[in-house]
Amino acid sequence: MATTQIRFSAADRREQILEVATRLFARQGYQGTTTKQISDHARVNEALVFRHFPSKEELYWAVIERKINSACPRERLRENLEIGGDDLVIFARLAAEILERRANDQTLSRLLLFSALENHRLSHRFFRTYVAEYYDMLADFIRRRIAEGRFRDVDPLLAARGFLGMVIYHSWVQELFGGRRFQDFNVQQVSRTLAKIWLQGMLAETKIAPPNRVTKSKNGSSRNQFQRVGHAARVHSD
Amino acid sequence: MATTQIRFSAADRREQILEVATRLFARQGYQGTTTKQISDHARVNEALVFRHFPSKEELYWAVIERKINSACPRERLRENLEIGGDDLVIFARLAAEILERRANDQTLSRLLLFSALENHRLSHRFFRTYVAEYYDMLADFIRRRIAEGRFRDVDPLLAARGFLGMVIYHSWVQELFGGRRFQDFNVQQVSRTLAKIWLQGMLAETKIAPPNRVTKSKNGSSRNQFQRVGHAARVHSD
DNA sequence: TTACATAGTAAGTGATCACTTACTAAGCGG
DNA sequence: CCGCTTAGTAAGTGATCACTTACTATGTAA
Repeated sequence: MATTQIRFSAADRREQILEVATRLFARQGYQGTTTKQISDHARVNEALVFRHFPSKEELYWAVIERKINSACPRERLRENLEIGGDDLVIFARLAAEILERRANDQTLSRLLLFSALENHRLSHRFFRTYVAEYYDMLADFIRRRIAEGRFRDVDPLLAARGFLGMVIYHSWVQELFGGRRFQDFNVQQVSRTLAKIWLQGMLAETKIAPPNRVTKSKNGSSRNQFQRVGHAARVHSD
Repeated sequence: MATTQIRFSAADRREQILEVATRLFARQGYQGTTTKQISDHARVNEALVFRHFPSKEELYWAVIERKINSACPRERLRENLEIGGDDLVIFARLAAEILERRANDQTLSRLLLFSALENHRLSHRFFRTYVAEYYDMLADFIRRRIAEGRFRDVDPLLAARGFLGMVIYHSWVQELFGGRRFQDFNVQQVSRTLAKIWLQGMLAETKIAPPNRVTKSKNGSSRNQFQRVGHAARVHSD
């Protein structure tokens, strides 16, 4: 009776619904989340959800749009690369940032994975704005190192994906399957170790290393194997 | 009606339903797949599905069980490690096998991902039998190499995850977001490149490099940024 | 206090969900 | 041919899905 009912402004309510929906979509996926669940968690009538968003799918899109805009990984990557320092420090810092961010907020990666799995069509834009440009940027950095002769001559995009694969896959395994089995992994230690492995693997073996030659005397057949893998690795533009 | 109606045996029908369900669950997830869809694709009445499987969830479990039993990655890994050869050959072959298997059959990885995302509880067993033991086996191999002094002294499980991360993440990006954009990545080249990066990153930098000789004796100066990491003196620290 | 725009709700809509009941029809040994 | 098991179906069940309609409650400007 005396419950002081608070009326949200439309903008506030919309934001609250978005927050709730983000949590639920990330946890259960699009198909696994009902609009009733969302309205219940937001403590409003289900109809109110449809006043703010014309359909469940539009709400889903708004959730994804909001996530994309809130965290801009490219800016962070750019800063990270521009701070500079030893390459090992750069890549370890990069890895640590990814691992920490994901440890603190699993919603983004879960949203991304769910959208990719559930609906190929919907996920493309998400991927493009969120992942592809990140790759391109890191690949550019690697390409410069290769041009300087400090990195071996491998496909920069593939190398970038290799590095991010180590890190992101690790965090995925942690959050998807991990539980307590792997919990004793320390972020700093993991990022340093992975960065070290990858970086040592990328370093040119000699100062004057001819790009396409690999000093590997044992087996002649493995010559020439590391030339660039298909130029083509352009990431976007359908 | 001259339609020669074929009556399946119970076992055959069960198997057919399992096949259809596997495809659909892998494509759309558990929540995204309806029992009506399954029965339609199997061209039977929906009730027949429930004659063979008591519930949708039981059917889902049977699908996963069947997938686990059909492909046993651990056996392949064991064979792969036992065939031997140069380490680079071993790891490149490992990577190639993973990439090829996934390119040919996305259902397993999609089932695994979906189950991990949709239902944490259900996925643990899937993960344990399918992924965890694979890790342990590869980690054991790496541990031996470390003991021999051929690999640097890093956490073997983390190193294993790093390698598989490169490879599996690559294939995930391919199949989840890639579409036709990345098709020009050649499996052989990708696997060799990634294996080479990882392996060079793992190799101990001692000059007494035994049987598997990837000697980089020419010039050590490009390694100065690594000084804290990989020297032979550090072999038994941790 | 009234007027009004709007935040919020109660109670639906038909469609579809997982699942069941009651039945028919095919095969097969005799 | 019969008798019996069993593959397969028609037609439901209540619950829940996304979404709507018609209404009430509330803050605010006059």
